[in-house]
Amino acid sequence: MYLVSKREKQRYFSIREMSETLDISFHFLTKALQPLTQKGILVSSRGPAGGVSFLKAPEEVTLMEIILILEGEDFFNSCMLGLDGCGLQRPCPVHGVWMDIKSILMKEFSSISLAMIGDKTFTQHLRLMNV
Amino acid sequence: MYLVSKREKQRYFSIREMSETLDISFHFLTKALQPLTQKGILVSSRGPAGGVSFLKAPEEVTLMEIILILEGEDFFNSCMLGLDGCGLQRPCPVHGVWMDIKSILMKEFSSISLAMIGDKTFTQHLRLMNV
DNA sequence: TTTAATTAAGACTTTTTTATCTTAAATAAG
DNA sequence: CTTATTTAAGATAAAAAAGTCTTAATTAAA
Ligand code: FES
Ligand code: FES
Repeated sequence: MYLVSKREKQRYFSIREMSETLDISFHFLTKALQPLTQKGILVSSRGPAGGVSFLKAPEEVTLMEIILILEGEDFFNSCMLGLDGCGLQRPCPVHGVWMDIKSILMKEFSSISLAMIGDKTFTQHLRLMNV
Repeated sequence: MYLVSKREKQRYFSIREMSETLDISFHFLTKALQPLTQKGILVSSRGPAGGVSFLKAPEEVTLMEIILILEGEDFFNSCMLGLDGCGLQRPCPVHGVWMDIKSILMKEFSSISLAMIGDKTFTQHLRLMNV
């Protein structure tokens, strides 16, 4: 959301500055952003005037993508009870329930872009931190 | 599900036996069942011929109840981003999304009883374990 | 070309969660 | 009443996750 608000293309935003603005540990934030960079959502640059910036336009990045990157690509493929393998071959008792809910969740998360949330965040002054 | 299958009322089922049937550590299973007993879903008896049994009929126990007991009573009241307090006073960027999804999840989980799942489990031979 | 600034990567530490073990309490049967 | 059996509760241990720190690599600017 912080980055979405900085709608300038073609420039990097310092993680240090972001961490101070959001009151998040610098090292923690750096680690948190790494998978997004690795998966091509962001692009980073080291050295002076370095930082991170969107590679994909936030209009094109869905919540679904972010969830899969942060929670693991098979977040929606695993058994709700934690059993090995989730599928019709050997369904567990809640498999049907989970499939129903899963499709709703995936549809919802896939329909929302970072830009959509970002816009709302800044027009409605939604909070990004506790204090 | 194991207990639901034992549709005899008025009798206790040994946790030891259950743990062997399901190939779950006895101590682990005992601990897992304790909150259900404490919250009045099950009733237990110590001593010879002791064990656990349903106190509430499985027809009257919803998945929602089980989730709240096992995951904590405010599982559906906390902020999706982990911020302190979730509510309209100080909503976070995904608050709206979360409220929408939450109501769907709660409705779904509240509409399903243990008996419903249990019946399906045993008519369709659904699995309760990995091997 | 050197230096300062900045992220990346991996090691390390701390915290939290999960699992196990030990002891206590309860109950039925002999 | 005593003993064997069984769950409860709490302590301990192990594993996993989260967070921090150190060092390396990259880059722009002087
Ligand atoms: S097998 Fe358990 S949710 Fe699919
Ligand atoms: S404030 Fe974050 S989900 Fe409600």
